[in-house]
Amino acid sequence: MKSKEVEMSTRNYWLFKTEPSAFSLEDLKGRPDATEHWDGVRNFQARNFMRHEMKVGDLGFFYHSNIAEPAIVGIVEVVREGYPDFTAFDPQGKYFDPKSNPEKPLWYMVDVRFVRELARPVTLAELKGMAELNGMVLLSRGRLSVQPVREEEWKIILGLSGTAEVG
DNA sequence: GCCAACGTTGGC
DNA sequence: GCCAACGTTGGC
Repeated sequence: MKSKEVEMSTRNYWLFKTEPSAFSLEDLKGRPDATEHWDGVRNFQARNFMRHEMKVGDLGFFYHSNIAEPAIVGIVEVVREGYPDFTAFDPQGKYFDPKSNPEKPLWYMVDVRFVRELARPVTLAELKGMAELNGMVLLSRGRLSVQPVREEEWKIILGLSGTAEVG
């Protein structure tokens, strides 16, 4: 049995990718409670992270993709653990998937809340330029839209951005 | 806008 | 179960 201290010190770090034209950090800030469900993920590996591995209190980088300067721009916190992505159930919705239904959901999501903007964005080009970061999933598995970040990577990037530690 | 990488689908 | 075709992602 793990001690309480060990459990409490355990926190995982993640990276959530989004095209700002579809959903940006500003959009997240504007949501009620600055919270939104991370719906529409239709990749099994990304789903599995959200379904089984993310815990309330985990932190994630908020990454803007598919723009001139892709970059990490903010920090979010997981505030609700994996639950069925109901956007898969709506035949009219763009995330509809007939293979998923409320009785047997195929896709899952978490809720994330805005924590803060980075003091300055850290661009993909910068990340690529740092030898200590060349193990990042972002660099080797560029298309994975929800992915783990190692604690060392988390700290290096926060340092780079001039942003204070969270929590 | 192009195209490489890669995940998914479907024929066999 | 293989693999070609296809669609999507995302950097450039």
